[in-house]
Amino acid sequence: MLDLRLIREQPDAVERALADKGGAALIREIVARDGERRRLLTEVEELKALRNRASEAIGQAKRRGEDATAEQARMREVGERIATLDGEVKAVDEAIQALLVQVPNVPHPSVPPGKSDEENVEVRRWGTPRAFGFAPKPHEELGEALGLLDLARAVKIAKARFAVLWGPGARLERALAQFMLDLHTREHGYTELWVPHLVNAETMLKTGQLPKFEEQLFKTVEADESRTLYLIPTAEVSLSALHGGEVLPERTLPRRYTAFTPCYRREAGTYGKDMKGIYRQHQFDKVELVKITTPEQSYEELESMVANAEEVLRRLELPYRVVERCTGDVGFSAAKGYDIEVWRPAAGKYTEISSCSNYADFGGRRVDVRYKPERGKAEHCHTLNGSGLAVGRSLIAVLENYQEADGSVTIPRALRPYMDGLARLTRPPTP
RNA sequence: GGAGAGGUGGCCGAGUCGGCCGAAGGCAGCCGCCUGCUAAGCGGUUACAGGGGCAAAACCUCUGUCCCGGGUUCGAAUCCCGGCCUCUCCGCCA
Repeated sequence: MLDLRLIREQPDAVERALADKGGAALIREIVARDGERRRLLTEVEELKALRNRASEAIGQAKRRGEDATAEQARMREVGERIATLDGEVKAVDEAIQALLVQVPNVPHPSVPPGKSDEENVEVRRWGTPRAFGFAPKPHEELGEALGLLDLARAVKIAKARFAVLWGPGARLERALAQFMLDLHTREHGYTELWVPHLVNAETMLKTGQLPKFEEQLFKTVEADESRTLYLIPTAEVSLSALHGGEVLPERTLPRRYTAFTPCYRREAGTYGKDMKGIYRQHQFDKVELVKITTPEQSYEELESMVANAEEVLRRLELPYRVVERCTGDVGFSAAKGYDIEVWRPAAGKYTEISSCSNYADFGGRRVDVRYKPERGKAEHCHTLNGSGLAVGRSLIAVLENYQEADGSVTIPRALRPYMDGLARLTRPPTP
């Protein structure tokens, strides 16, 4: 969430910045509520000061053996007034909080203006889409023909939007994940973490998943509802909540974390969309990247994070492009963000395979992660996250870009060490 | 699942017939002095958040915070109720 002080001191600037993103309408009300809160605080705190002084005096009088019943009665009334005002302060606090969590992050000045994803800006392209001497097939056809992908049985044991991978298909999924983790930990300076896949409601609140995206989350059913656990929709949830409430020494920043986890999403409201293949699934694997930085570091760390994700595609020799999101399309929590889109020959277009964002202090404030400079007061960290990459979508890209005329698929060179040297996936012999 | 113990400042740890406790003492850190050498001594100092004063910083002042929430009271770290968490033992278990 945004800093209440920023809204209080520069409401007009915040409103302007949110023009494309939405949420500007909330600013005026927050300012009004904030004024109300401070009036109440002044009043109640003066009464508390009065009560504290009087109680002190009553104590002394009693020790001297004097009667203080009159003063006690007077303070009882003051106490009642305080209780009333405390209740009002609490109510206003909650109202402000409820408004504040609805306000999106302010885009960085460098973000290109625009209303929707149509105005996103292509930043660069890498690689040249291969010229096929035949009509390239979509991954689901290739996968099923090669006996790697079994959607029918996944539907039988679960439901639509689930998949079963067989033999070399399952191995390829694991190879991709391990290749990515090795790259990020060995060459890009990330520390690998293994984290809970089920987290509590507080974690979901602090990472902005609740209440807004409740309908997108799978959750457990508990006799005591307050103990409900939620399946993570991304490892970002676990990784970014990790240091909640902590103050990190500045010299330990930036922190660079990566984790491989499954991700679970209900995909409510996407009926009929991307139903073919495994592009949009209820369960998919992802190697996530998260950084915690100082405010000075965060924008260059965003650039390097994007480069880290790109490097996966370069080593896999998959053509891609990088797109910067415009002010109207940059995520709710993000100050700036890029999407990486990989080439899909069958579809003849680039589709999203990674998204990297700088949440700036917005995320650090929400989960309450701060850092302590050598000199000076603790401040909220900047947090960043990105996919490095979505594994299932990487599998799609490999199958589609590396397919041959006979329906076989070449294994990218970078993955062969993870596939026991296997160079090619071929049609299994007919039984 | 059963039984018991406990949650106090960066750490350890006092504090339970309610007030003089934001909290003794120790450790650690910082500043200074002294001394002199593989370290000690002396003095001072060191929490966080919010409000007000101030253009702002410094600073001053007020409020809150001794796991969380509620209650009793003029007043609660201290009493009462509820919750959360941690630890130990038993049972079960990959």
